[in-house]
Amino acid sequence: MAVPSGPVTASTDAERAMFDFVDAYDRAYETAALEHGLSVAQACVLGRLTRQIGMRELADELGCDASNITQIIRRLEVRDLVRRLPHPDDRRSRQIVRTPNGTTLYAAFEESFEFARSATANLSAGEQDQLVALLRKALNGTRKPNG
Amino acid sequence: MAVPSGPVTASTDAERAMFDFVDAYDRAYETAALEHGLSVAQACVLGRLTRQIGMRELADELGCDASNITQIIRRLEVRDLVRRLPHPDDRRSRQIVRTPNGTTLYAAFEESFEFARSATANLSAGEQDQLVALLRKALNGTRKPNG
DNA sequence: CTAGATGCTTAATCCAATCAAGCATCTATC
DNA sequence: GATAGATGCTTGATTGGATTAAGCATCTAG
Repeated sequence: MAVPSGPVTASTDAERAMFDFVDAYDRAYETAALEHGLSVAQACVLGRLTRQIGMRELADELGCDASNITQIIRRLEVRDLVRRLPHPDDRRSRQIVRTPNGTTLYAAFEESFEFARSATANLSAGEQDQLVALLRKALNGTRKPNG
Repeated sequence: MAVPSGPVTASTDAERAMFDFVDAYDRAYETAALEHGLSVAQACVLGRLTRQIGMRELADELGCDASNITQIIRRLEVRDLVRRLPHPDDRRSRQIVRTPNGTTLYAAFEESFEFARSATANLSAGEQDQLVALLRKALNGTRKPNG
């Protein structure tokens, strides 16, 4: 299990609650991924493939190097979860798509990752709206490392 | 940069807001760690060392294998950020402590990791209380992978 | 036609995580 | 006491993620 990313000594209740929530979210995600033989990175990449997309584009969206994507996609391809199609117009480029296997597996993963669903279900409609507003307001003005 | 752990296609506003928040939090943490030459795991471990603590205890708290801690601590020790003291009563055991260097560096890291502080500062006292209550309520009943 | 940009891959390196073994030490029991 | 098993930690091996530098093929602007 990955190590939790957050301070242990939060100075306020709010910081503590944020950390606890983030930690629970991350752990739930990792657990769900492992249940389906996926790493966190693999699950995340698989989840992005709702449409054909190039390697470069994928790397930009995920904020990491293209060579990183290369190896993640290779591992997914070996398991027949994705396929790399030639780009119709640009022979340098590949279009990545999920295979039916990949789509099925990802659906199963999402079913396992019930964290956000459960968390949402614990709140009334009004509370959900409140939470959304508060989270967005809290985010406002925080530094965004990569766009 | 690590890949974001979360679904891209969130089915509700609330899920989307949760993911955005978690993603921003994780990225801010990683960025702050990198600014001080620390990995996420290293920053996290360093943050736990507010008291003397054994390797076993550390591994349990972080929910990972003891051998994982061994190597993380070794890298921190090489940089004189932590020290491994013999346990007074049990010669198998080590007590890990931060060196003054480690304490200084971690303080600087925490200063850089302003995400939770800024996010909190964006909210009034009343809103903070609301957020804490909502986050805790949302967490209630979600599966807890490791206690 | 060519210089440079672009899309991707490969190889090398570092770190994190996990597993299986192993050593030293401790503890409970005989 | 002796010893069997538990405990604390380390080591080595393996897997995977992330980054960097280098390289190839292709595209595009001039």
